[in-house]
Amino acid sequence: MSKPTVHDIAKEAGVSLATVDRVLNARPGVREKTIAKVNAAVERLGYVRDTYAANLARQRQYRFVFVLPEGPSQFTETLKAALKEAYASQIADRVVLRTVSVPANDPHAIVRSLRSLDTDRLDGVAIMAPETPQVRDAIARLKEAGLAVVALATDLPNSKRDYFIGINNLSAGRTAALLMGRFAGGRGEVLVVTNSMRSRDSLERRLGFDEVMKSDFPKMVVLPSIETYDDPARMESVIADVVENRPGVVGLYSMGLGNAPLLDALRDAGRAGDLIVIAHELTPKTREALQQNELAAVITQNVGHLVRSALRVLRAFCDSQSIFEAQERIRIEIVLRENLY
Amino acid sequence: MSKPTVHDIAKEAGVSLATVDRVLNARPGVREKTIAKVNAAVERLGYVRDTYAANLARQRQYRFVFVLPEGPSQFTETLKAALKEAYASQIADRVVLRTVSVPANDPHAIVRSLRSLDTDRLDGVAIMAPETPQVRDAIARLKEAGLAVVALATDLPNSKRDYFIGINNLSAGRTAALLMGRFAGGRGEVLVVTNSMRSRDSLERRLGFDEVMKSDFPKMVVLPSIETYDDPARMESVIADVVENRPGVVGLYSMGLGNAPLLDALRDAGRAGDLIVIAHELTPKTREALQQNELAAVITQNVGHLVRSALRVLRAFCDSQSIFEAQERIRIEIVLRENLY
DNA sequence: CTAGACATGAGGTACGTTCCTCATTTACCT
DNA sequence: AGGTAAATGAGGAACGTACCTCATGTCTAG
Repeated sequence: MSKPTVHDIAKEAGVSLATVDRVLNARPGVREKTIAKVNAAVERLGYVRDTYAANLARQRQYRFVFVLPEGPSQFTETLKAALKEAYASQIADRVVLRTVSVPANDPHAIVRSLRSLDTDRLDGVAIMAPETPQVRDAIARLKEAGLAVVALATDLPNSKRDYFIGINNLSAGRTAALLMGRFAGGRGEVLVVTNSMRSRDSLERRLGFDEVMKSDFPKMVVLPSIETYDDPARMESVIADVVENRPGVVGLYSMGLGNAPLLDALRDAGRAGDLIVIAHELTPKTREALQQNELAAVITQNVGHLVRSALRVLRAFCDSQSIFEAQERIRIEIVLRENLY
Repeated sequence: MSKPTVHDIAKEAGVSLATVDRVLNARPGVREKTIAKVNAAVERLGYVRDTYAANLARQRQYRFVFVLPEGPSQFTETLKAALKEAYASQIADRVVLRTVSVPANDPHAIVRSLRSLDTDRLDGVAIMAPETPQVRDAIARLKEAGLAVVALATDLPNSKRDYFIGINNLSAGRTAALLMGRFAGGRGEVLVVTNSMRSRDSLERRLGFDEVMKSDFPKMVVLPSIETYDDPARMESVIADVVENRPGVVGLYSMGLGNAPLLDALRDAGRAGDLIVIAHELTPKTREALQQNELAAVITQNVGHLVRSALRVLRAFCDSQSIFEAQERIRIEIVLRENLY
């Protein structure tokens, strides 16, 4: 009653083990008719290849590199932790992992890093970096060398990357708007802050945010995006301005990084818990702010999923297997005080 | 540079393969000193046992049964689909699965089913059933037979089950209340419907809902739970009553099954999209209702996770390994029109 | 000093699959 | 019919681990 093996298939199809092997691994030199016989037997017995035994025999190794932005961003930290965790578990079966840190905002350094990868000793690369022409070229080079390449968390849509692992930022922005509109009762002004509108992520989130605001909450006013350039002082002054000169502002949408200074500034201004604040990425900081009612909602993606999905997808591309889209779709998670896990 | 094997350990420790094997598998007949030598070598080389090769050699099989409520509930259907999918993928490595359907509301039938399981040919059971003394006894019997037992989706806290895989329904109710309160702007009456308050899930959700309503939205009025006993006609009359006699009702919280008749009734009464309706479980029906703005939010759990987690946990208990709690915690997901995946 | 218990070594087979070689059969072309 | 290429069969080694047997080495108690 146990699982059928290749031997069972051979018997069932009335052919030899060698032929079954040839068919299963799409090796040449088998007649159509024989292929059909074997496939019929596979079908009849419900044979499923034991991938682990197969990889064992094949001595398969997947050598992957994760190229991540350096610097002590909380998102990157959790990502690295998730990577370490996945590596320790059976998910990273036969995977040899390495991470490379690159300065987030230096395209040349990123490209230098990508170029320095030894493509002969590598099977796949996961990249989290802003898209520039140079990065696109570097990715094209990796693809030419036959590597699997996925974009991680932030997409590189115009590059030759095989796949994007991350959330749809347009939808994320739309989700934020829907929450904001409903929480605010469809009235009032909303301030949008980000560290930089030059990032594709921020642009897309803003676009989605505006779409839903316009269609679902036409009475609300969305103010122009304010960029803080990772500068706490600037954040402080933005908040101060809102508190003093903008009594109509009911909500605040933080599209990018820099939630810590935002929350600090709000607390200093005595407006924490007063404005409806929606931010991205669940971190220790935002988690605490949710608990304190200083954040109304956090929109996030599960970093563990992100990493596991990247590993699965890279593997699938290495084996030129198809991927199960539904499983790899990273969900846009809404976190409130009560479902903080 | 590749991963060290048992052979490497043997060489490094200066002992034979047999001794390494004895140490790694905690077999008797090895001196403390030798054990220490081997462990030191393991440490030094960073050896990690290849569990797949090990399971292959060991001919390990995990024979699990999923006991699920019968009947064409959409939740059960998606659960079965997820099971089938997990079975086809590598997640169910060396797992032999069977599902058993039992009448959801017949404790005797459930117990009969559990008693008829051949405990000699079984390693673990996942059960989704309401808790009764008889069910508790049946579970105790399974545990005595040495099986791993997990409660699935609905907990059996007073039984001897090893683990519960599912969401915390108190938190789910609290989350619903927070959403409801914020969407409604903290004012108005809320109707709570469920098919039956006899289920623990409904009770807990209601409890959580009331807690947050009282603490965070004291001006809102939560009406007594209405039970519809899976009766569409009764649902119809409840909705009709609200529409005609309860102008103060702004929101509706559907705690249990039966979303389809609820939505139909609302549509018939011309109130779809008018009331703030929050329901549980993402199904094709609720998905469509979200898109149509007939549902404000759906609180759900990812059934794929549920199944995969159950498999992992059952396996861990069979091998008396520890489980990684964080990975097994099933998240309370909030789904709006815009993050419908 | 030696019997007996205990500790260790050596070597084999197996798991399901891949991949290799070499021999044999089959089909097709002239 | 013969020649040739293509298709198939038979068998074995290997991957990393488990588990078995049998032989040998070492220690300790009497």
